[in-house]
Amino acid sequence: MKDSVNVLSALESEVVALFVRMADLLNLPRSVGELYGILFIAESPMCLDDLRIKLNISKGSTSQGLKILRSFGAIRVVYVPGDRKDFYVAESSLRKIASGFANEQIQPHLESGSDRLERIQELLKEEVDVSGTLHERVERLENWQKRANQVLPVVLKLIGGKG
Amino acid sequence: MKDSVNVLSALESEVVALFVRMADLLNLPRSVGELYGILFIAESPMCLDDLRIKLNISKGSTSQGLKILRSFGAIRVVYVPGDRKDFYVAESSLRKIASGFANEQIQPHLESGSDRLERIQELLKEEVDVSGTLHERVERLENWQKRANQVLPVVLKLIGGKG
DNA sequence: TAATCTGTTCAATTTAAATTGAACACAATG
DNA sequence: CATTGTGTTCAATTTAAATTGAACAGATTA
Repeated sequence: MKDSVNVLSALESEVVALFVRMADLLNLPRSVGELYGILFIAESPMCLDDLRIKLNISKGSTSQGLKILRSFGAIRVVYVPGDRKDFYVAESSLRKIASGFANEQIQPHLESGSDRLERIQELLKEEVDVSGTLHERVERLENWQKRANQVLPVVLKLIGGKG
Repeated sequence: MKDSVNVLSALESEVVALFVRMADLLNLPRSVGELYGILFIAESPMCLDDLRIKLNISKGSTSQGLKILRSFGAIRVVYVPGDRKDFYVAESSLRKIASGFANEQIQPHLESGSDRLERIQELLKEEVDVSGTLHERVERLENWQKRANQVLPVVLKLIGGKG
């Protein structure tokens, strides 16, 4: 197949648009949404070049985007006999995707938040705080953090019902 | 008070940094995180100019940022006798902030997602789909959407425990 | 009425992030 | 060995988003 123009079908366009919007919501590059959208609706595994041509994006973006999708398990590499290219399919288990995303993209933020909160608690000791306002605020922060940490596991449990 | 430089204390800096990071996670402009951070740790209500000077940002950004924070109830306007400026305090109820955020910033995305899914279902009818792959994929999409819609209420319930 | 105060708007600018494409590394093939 | 195929990396570029600041609108005061 040549690098010829390959217009997306109406259905493909809509699916891609759906995942592009989702990527935006999740703070991921648009190209990541495009790639996942195509793989999601694809009838068969696709390789880097298939995707690059289909979406009319650069090799660099395609490679980077696939790397991101692999990093949280949204796609899987499948072996295609007689071809040494890597072929990809969309992971179909929402549970796996969600937990991968949570572990790779959310957890680090929560952890660095914890670190920072500890530093805040240290700094609070050095403050004069006659009214107690600052203590109250930092306690509120601790409370919020505790709740935030409870959310993720529940979301995963909820999302990961069966498939 | 003049527009003189007003360096943040170490505590303030850390709190601001915490909320800047959170703003980033939530796809909000950095300035929104800064504004909320300062109001969160502030001993007393502050007006637009107080915040602008403290953070050393422009009037436009300050105005826009406060508008965004008001839009989902993360801050409240308080009346200060003898002053016709608007003064702000950080809302202290996580429940209120979270539900405001969910309603204003998340819900619209979920709704437009629903719309798009309907359109996808329509388009599917026009496709030839002997293998049934496309049907399977669109059904998966419906299933995912159903689950996504279940998540938000539970998160709000979980987060909104008491305060 | 004019002068001042407060906050908003928006075109121009700056900044940060995504994308490109050429150079590269490595493996497989002839 | 050289050549071809495949994918990655990264400096330069493009794009999108946030920020700035001047102009503006409305409200208040003199």
